[in-house]
Amino acid sequence: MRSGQVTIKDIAKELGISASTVSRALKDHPDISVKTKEAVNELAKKWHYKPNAVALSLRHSKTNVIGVIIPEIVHHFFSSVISGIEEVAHKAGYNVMMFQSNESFEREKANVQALLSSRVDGVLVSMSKETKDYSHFKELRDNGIPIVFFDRICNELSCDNVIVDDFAGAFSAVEHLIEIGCKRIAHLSAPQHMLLAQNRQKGYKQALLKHKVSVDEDLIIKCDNYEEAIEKMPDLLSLPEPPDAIFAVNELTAAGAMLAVKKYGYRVPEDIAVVGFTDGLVSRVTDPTLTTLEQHGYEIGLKATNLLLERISNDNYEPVTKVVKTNLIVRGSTRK
Amino acid sequence: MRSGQVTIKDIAKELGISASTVSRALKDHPDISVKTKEAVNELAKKWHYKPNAVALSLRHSKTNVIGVIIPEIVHHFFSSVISGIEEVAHKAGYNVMMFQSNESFEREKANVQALLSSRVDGVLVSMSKETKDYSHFKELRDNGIPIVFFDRICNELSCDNVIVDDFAGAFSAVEHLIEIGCKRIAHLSAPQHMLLAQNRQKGYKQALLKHKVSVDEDLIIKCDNYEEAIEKMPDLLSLPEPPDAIFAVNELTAAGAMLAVKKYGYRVPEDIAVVGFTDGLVSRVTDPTLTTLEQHGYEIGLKATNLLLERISNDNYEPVTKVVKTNLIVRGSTRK
DNA sequence: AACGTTACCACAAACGTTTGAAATTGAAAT
DNA sequence: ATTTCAATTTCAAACGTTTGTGGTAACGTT
Repeated sequence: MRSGQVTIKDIAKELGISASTVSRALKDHPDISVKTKEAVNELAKKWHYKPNAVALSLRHSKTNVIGVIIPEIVHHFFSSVISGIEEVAHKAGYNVMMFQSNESFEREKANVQALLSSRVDGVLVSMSKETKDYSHFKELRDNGIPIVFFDRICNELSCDNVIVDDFAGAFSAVEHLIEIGCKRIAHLSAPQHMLLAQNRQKGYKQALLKHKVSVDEDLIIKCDNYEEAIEKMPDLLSLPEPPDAIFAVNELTAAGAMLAVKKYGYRVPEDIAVVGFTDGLVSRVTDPTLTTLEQHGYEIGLKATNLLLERISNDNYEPVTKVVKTNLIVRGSTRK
Repeated sequence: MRSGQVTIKDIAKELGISASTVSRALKDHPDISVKTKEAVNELAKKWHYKPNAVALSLRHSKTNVIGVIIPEIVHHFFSSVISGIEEVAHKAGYNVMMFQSNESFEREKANVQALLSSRVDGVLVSMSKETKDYSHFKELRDNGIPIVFFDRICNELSCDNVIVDDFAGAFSAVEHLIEIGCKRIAHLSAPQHMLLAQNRQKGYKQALLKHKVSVDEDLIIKCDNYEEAIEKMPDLLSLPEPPDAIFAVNELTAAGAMLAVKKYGYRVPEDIAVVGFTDGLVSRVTDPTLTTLEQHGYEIGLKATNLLLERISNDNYEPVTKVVKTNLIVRGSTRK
């Protein structure tokens, strides 16, 4: 019995023909006689021959693998994106290699090294929160490996990008809060070196400006996860003039904030209204349910992967940035 | 300039030595002179040489890649598992190739074919709900590719498994409900061809039996997701003797059931108590918060991957089944 | 009988790396 | 001057596949 999986050589030896003939027979090449083809195909089927992707990769200098680096897969947004990526990739015959940075710069660099070694055909990246140096991504590009950034993008590298319209989303969320009568709207924000966070904050401020609500810097704090929200909300609530609304940079932060608000004896939305960014399951099961900006993770995954596949097959066009529109889903937390 | 990434050949040519010398120099082989080693290492560093993993895989018949097939990555449980898998795999120098079955048998089969072609060193699987035929997994094994099942395991194939203690978990959940005074406990269950569903149902029945509560088959319905819960709960609630507690096979189903219960005018937990299986974010943000059985996804990922790596390096021991204990987290939905 | 076609197939090189074996050095020992 | 030996290096094959080129047999055409 053979060891390992069946190869073309095994088939060739069994039939007393050359490997190249087997190869061509399997590809229905016109040079090969019908009789030989039949014999080859029959045996290939009988022995469950599967082409060795590794050998093919080496031969063609193409792995048909795309790499994905995301901060943390356990977030609903990122797992939705992966789902979209997987969908498009497999339909196009690509496999997906998954890496988490866990929000660590060092780990992100290590991931890139692994991708370089693996000779992936392209890479999809959402950067870690720590990342401020982009040389590892530059190295990928210098080696001819295309990158598409999504959500947490990098605008110093002229790559393709897929993002949600952070500015417009934030703007519409805050405008919505103003329209239902809120005057002192707090913003729980992510670190400002992240483009995404900048744009959301800009949208927030712009909406205030448009409606002639003054910007109070005390109402803008860095706070971008559940635990931090629970921890920091008391400070906000014990201000001389506490906020009457909260716009959080993501869903879990919003949920945490809402919890803290309720614990403090305020009612949501009557006393304090809450809006979050990001779509997930959480918004639908909180009490009250949470008004959020849908972030369309799955769609982002689809678009990013399509962009990458195009870029892999043809690299002579200018970088593209695709913007996916967010839409505000009004739920209980802002329905007064 | 060279096209593509730097190879050993490029270095050899530049230094006027042979490829084999370069290879040995990079590995600090004693046959190679210090002078040569220095020259090679210097140039390798300067040119950012990265070993070509594809060539290595072909040479060694080992890819250092493990495949993962899960039903749907967007579920918190599965993404936690992946996170654990990724952790162990990358520490051990393995890369992770990700596949979703989307609960489709056909897709699962296609995934297995892709894994066979990719010559992965091992596979981690949680089966789709549709899967009742295991020949595709058998084919993997026949080709010497070890499989470790987790959560949705397959007991017809004598592979390594990692599961939570579904029986004991369900038992303790139902016992908890009985202890707080519930008499008519409904069970929202998954399809019974799944071992996991069988064991949870057995635990449910056993707990009733122990406490001399009679089993009413009308209170056991197939219902294992959010939408289905919303849809089917009214039937349960309009029974002549409606339930006073619900034990759901997973978290989202429990959340959906709770929503339906509240909509029907019952109070949770006073009129109807609710317990769910699976740990996730959802349980912490519902109102009331949800009593659940922690499922330790991350830990399952760690254990399953460790098992797989052992199995890859040494295949001469009997299949192992590791059981991860669940623990009941009592929250508002059962705190009368 | 000589030639040209056609149909079919095998050979060999290549992708990048490793590795056993053989070859080449130079120096020391006889 | 020849041999011996160790140190260092090259050669060649292999992993599984593809693919350009070349070869051979059988046939028909002049």
